[in-house]
Amino acid sequence: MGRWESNARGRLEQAAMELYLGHGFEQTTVAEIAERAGLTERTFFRHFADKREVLFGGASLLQELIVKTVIGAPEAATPIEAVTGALMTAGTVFQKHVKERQRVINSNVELQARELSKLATLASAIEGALHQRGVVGTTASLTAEAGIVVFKIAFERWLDEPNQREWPQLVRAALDDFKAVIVGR
Amino acid sequence: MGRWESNARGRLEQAAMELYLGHGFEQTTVAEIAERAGLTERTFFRHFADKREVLFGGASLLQELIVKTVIGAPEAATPIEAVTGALMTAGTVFQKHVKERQRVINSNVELQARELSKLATLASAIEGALHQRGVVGTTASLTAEAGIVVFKIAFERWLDEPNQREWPQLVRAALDDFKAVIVGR
DNA sequence: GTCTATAGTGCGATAGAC
DNA sequence: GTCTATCGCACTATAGAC
Repeated sequence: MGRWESNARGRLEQAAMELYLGHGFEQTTVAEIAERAGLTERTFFRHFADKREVLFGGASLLQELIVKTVIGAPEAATPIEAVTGALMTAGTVFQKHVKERQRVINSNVELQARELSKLATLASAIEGALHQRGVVGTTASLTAEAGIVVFKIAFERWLDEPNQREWPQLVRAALDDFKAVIVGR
Repeated sequence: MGRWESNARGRLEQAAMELYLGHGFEQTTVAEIAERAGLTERTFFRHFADKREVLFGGASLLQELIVKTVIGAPEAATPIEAVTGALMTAGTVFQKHVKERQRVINSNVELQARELSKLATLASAIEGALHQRGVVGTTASLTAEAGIVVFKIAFERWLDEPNQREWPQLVRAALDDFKAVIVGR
């Protein structure tokens, strides 16, 4: 454990969120975050590569779950079915403060870029999972890209119209709409 | 015009590319770029918001062309046809050093994030162009997202297998493959 | 065009867990 | 003793303010 109190990482995340929401992301300095968490700047950078990364701690959890579910999907499932099925399970790991987090991200282009970067990583991970299912050629990467778009659409709608539709239904609807659009309407 | 030589922006772009390719993006400082271009750091930042932005100068040109072509597409064209049609014309504005540029971008995650960010901006612009065509509801944004994926796939293949297929054919093939995948193989 | 704040790094010292 | 988390300090580069 740490030198004094435990869960330094959690405290840093908490402090950062509060300050980002209060003064805005750009106006918040790492020194402020560290101070509020009762730590030093140097310690902040031990836990997070940069100021932006604090907001993306849950991404790997989400990714792991999706990858596992893709791999474990029924053998009969087509690639796109396996992926969208996995996306439907992802709703279970959404955190409490998703909405506040998204407000912060949407306020800053660098953060938006980081978010897209994380989604690109997720796409690669899904592609790998599909390879493990025996999907060959470019089908894996194409399906993964399609999955990311479906996720983005469903997530956007989930934020806009909360609790009106359940997450799995939103994923299903996003896929259907996307299908309609790409076939040419 | 500058005080001595002209085309400061162009010289900065040139110098940056050479250094990014030589020492790597991260190892190159803005001071070095400015010096090589015979200018000061301050001048660099008057032309480019940051070190990354030098690599994305052509993006707005590409975007303008695509938007115009989407708006000017035949009335009978479906949204996805209008967009992919516009993407096909985009091949005409690809620069000489696309490949080197892409090598630099692929070597650095921040640059990759910036690239994704630019594509997201392009998606918004395409969405706006579709609205001008009278496309309503979520169809515009869904079609724009689909268009971006098609562009990404086609571009990736264009880099991998240069001159084997023409750009418009690559766009067409990417759309067809994408269609096949999303319908369920 | 200069001056300054902040992000982010490198390295050595120290405090505690085991 | 080893190992790891934290700190402190000095440093560079970026970016923005003046």
